[in-house]
Amino acid sequence: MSNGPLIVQSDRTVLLEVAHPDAETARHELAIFAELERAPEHIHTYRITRLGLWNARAAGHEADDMLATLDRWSKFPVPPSVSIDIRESVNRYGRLVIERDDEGLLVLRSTDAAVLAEVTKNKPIQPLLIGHPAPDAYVIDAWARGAIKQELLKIGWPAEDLAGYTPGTPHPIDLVENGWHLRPYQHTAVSTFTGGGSGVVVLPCGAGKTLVGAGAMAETKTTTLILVTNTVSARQWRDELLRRTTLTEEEIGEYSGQMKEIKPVTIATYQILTAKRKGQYAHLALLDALDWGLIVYDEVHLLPAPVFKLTADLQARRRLGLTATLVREDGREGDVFSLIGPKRFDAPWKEIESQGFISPAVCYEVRVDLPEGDRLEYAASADEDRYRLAATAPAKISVVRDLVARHRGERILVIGQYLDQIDTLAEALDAPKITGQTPVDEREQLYQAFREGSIELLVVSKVANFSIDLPEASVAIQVSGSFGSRQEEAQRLGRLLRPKESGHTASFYTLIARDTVDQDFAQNRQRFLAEQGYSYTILDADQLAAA
DNA sequence: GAGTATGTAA
DNA sequence: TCCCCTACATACTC
Repeated sequence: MSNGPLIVQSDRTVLLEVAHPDAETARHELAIFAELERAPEHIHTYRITRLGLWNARAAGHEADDMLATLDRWSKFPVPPSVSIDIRESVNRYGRLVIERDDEGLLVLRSTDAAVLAEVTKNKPIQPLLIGHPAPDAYVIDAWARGAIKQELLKIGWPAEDLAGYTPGTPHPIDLVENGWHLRPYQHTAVSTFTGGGSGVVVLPCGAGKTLVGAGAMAETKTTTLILVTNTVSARQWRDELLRRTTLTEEEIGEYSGQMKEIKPVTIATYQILTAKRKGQYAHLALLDALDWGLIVYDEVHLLPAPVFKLTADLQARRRLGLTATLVREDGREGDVFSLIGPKRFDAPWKEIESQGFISPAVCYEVRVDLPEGDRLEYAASADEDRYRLAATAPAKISVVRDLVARHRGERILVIGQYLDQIDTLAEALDAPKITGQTPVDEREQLYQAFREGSIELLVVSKVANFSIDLPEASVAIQVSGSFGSRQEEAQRLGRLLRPKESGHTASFYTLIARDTVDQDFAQNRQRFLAEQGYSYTILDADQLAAA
């Protein structure tokens, strides 16, 4: 404790001085248990939340480690109230345990009689308990394993679930490591997951989440249901599994709108699980179609709310969540924690980057002025028109032109959200464009040409968010985004983070109209990136033109 | 059936 | 606040 980069405040927020020489090291240690809340230029704000502490605890970090981090990097003494609070919160995890008794019944057990008395008195929890065979144990209704974990988390006493899992139907699966191997961090992720049985692995885009899934499958060797966000991702999983494991085409099925195959390894979309007919979930049978021993949730931060409900009933099956971020826009992180499982592994992006597995990226925010006439119109506009006016500021076109010129020779993506803006840009830059209206085969052709390099500049709409990988892109220019969704930001940056042969540093530009809602939304977006250790540099459009 | 067009949900 | 995109279901054509 002396002149460190952190200030720990008694309201459980932690300020990080970005320019401090130890800032990056401190940030990595802090990010284990604190969440980034605001990331303006000089001082970043982290918040220590219970959920963050419990996730850290479940990943094997002790309260002493966390307190040591704060003490080591703090400029002033850590307020005693915060230290005490952290210790108490961390120690709340694991005080309650869900396990099987000798007869195979599901029981809630605690050596702490007071805690047990408190939680079992709770209104929503009481009806889930159907017996009290011993002073330290209550029998839980067999179907309520998920529900009780949700309720316990809500009242601040998360239970550690040690009740085990159904083995599922065994199925031989092995990795085929010919000429490649799981990377060390992937190995660690797989083994911590299989040790814990259920939980979430957090890895940045491009760090090989699919291989962690494949590794987990090769460890558990059982029939597996893989849930993904869209059909493109389903195909990618399928191809990757065929390439990296002993699984053959006959053993991998796709269960989607187009195909309804059920095989020992089945890949399904979230959408099909949530599809309803006559008010009933139409494809629930999929969840019991085979005796799944493992369920993989790809992009668990995008899990639709109804799937949580279904997952509450699947607590006896092993669950692996994969994601680049645990942050959800809807605040259901707690459901991920109690229903999928706690975080088992988390690799900071910067660390993987420094090991050379994904290429480094630099982020810039470029501020442009609205023209005088538009400023008046902006001021007079209703809120709903303002965003569009700011996002489509004409000055952005010349900035894009400058940036494109500056990165000549690299593969460049220009990303926008409004179709007419995309039309204008494509025309101004004389570049091909891809929108939702572009027919699928034309899209494929353009993507292919971009990958091969015969096209170096592509203007795209939101299609690019969820569709195919464009690993060759090393520059992205975001002209307009939507309402500051961090997910979207992550997706877009993820496009640039694949390891590249060229060794180019990837650049990510966000164009912002000064003094508008545009700027407010942008701040929200930055947050996510700063959390992963990226710095945002703010540039002025005029400076840029001069440089 | 396979392929296409249209509507709906999130 | 709306815009954009995707996936699914259904109805229709050949």
